[in-house]
Amino acid sequence: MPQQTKPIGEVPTRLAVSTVIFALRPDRSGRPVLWTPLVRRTREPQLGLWALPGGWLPPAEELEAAAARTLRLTTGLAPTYLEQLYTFGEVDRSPGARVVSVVYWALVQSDEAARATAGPNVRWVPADTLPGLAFDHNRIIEYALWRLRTKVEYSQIAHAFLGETFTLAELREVVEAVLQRPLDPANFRRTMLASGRLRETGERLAGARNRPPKLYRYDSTALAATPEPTARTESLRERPAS
Amino acid sequence: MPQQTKPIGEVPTRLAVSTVIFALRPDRSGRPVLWTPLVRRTREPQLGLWALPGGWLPPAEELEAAAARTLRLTTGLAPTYLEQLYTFGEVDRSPGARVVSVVYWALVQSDEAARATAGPNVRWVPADTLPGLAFDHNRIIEYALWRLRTKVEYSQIAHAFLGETFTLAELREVVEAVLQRPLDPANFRRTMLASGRLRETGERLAGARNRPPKLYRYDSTALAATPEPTARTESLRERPAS
DNA sequence: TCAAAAGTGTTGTCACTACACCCATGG
DNA sequence: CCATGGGTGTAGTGACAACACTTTTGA
Repeated sequence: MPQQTKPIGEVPTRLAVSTVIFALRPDRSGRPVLWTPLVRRTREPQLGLWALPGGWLPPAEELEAAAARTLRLTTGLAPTYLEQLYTFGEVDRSPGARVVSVVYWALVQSDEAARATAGPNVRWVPADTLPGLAFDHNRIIEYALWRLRTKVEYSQIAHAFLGETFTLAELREVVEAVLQRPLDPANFRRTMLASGRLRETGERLAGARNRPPKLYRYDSTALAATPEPTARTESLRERPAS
Repeated sequence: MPQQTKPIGEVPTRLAVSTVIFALRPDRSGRPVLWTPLVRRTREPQLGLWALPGGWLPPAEELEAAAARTLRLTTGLAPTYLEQLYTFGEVDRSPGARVVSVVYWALVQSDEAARATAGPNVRWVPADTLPGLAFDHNRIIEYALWRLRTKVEYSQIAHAFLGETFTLAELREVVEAVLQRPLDPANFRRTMLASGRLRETGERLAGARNRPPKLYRYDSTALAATPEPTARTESLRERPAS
């Protein structure tokens, strides 16, 4: 907020919004792993390198809306989870200009991600084996990955990778893919149910040659211990992807 | 990062850095409570209202350095803890212009805060009973308070309010003041020592009419479980305040 | 009837709480 | 010698890990 006023220089600091997007996709062995979409830079600096989707902040657009828009432009998807990650502003992070980037991170549904747009300038890569990216974007994605993994441990965000309803095995498979470690099905079940945020739909998922598991739905209205003040409680799901 | 390029409008978005500063000061009953310094706005908009210390981001200054500088300008102090809080950028948060504020939060030593500069345009207020502030600064301080309180529960930051060495009773008094709830001295002692981040100095604090307690020093080099990737491990203490 | 996964029971460990109790010092 | 905090011992509780076990389905 304006406390001391300085004239804006000829080369002002510019403000960008970027988004780290995560989805689960099966690797060659069929097990789901984290993937993230990148865009190819079509102008200097760093022309031709792969980078995070993003762009300059339009003066009349909210930060989160800008993040959701670039996400939609690059993937054709609407996020099921979207949260501010961090603001990166090192003086020398972009050659030639001072760029401050407000970075968001997002989760999108895995089945939607499968039919996401891809083209010569959009490429999905495994989040754990990144190529060399433009600017400081490797570091940013690594930080977002760390945040996703720590948050999955204490929070209920794994459901954002799934559809409206899901079985506990599906949910566990998601968490295992994010944490890269197997979990005890019995204990996972109890921990999830004890959280009070899952509601039975009354349905079961038949068809497999085993006992049909119950289908659950995530209940965002259930009492949270202490939600973060910056978190929205409304679902992002209902937004039209238009 | 430049992905799509838009011409900078006549009224560009401006980037500010603000800092929420916390120190412990005794209230009238002598018990320490959280205080935060505010500055009076000397120009429109919101002229005359109290606001967070901050200012426009100089093009050649790091975000964190800008936060430390405004902190030094308003309090004359160097922070013992400084961390990015959040970036607030709602389109309508500042009347007349689009202002995006990267907000930091800081802790300063309580005894230094006692002799901090204050004047007609700088005022310290109890952090829990704020007056009506300019812009969205009430909300920002409340979020910083929430972050301080949650972080004190799982992290070792309380020592940042104290000097180089301290007793466990002093440290506990700090945590009690932040959390606004008494703690069991025996359990607090064990939890702190089990963290592995306190080192005995070998000294004791004599003079009181009780058994002299040991003095401890915070050890930032001790193995942390998993430090946040954005956190610096070096101490902020050593920096000259000049 | 069998493979496979759903779902339940049981035990051990560990962190944390509550609180009784002993220790060392200055007055 | 006693008030005052420093510091230790110990039992209870609740969350979680490990793993044996029963249940229910499709083939």
